[in-house]
Amino acid sequence: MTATDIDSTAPARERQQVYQVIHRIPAGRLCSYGTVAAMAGLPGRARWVGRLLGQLPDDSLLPWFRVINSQGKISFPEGTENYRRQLDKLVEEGSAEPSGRIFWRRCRWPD
DNA sequence: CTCCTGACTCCAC
DNA sequence: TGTGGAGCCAGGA
Repeated sequence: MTATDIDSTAPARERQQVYQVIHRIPAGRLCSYGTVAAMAGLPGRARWVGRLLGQLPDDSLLPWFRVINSQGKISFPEGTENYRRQLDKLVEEGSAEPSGRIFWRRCRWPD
């Protein structure tokens, strides 16, 4: 293992930590980017988590849609494809209404 | 409730 | 090597 290898393996480990946390979010519950980052042992790196989720494959089994911003809103511009996909999922689980209203306070995780 | 600001990190040019 | 934008956050008006 050379010094340059460390640079590529360390972030990979941090990614797994983040995936692990998101995988732990129960159905019908919600979590913020900042909280996910903190629980993964990466405080202050909420934006990095957001960037990470943006790179997830379309067929990922990870419940990425249960992650929203700290204001209880979907971070995509309203009307975009991603916004729709995420909202539909949340509606399916009963944590949001088709109108776009999200039950952030009620579904927040962990309590 | 909404809009604005300052602070912080990561990545693509 | 420097700079600016991004799926953020907290606080205040």
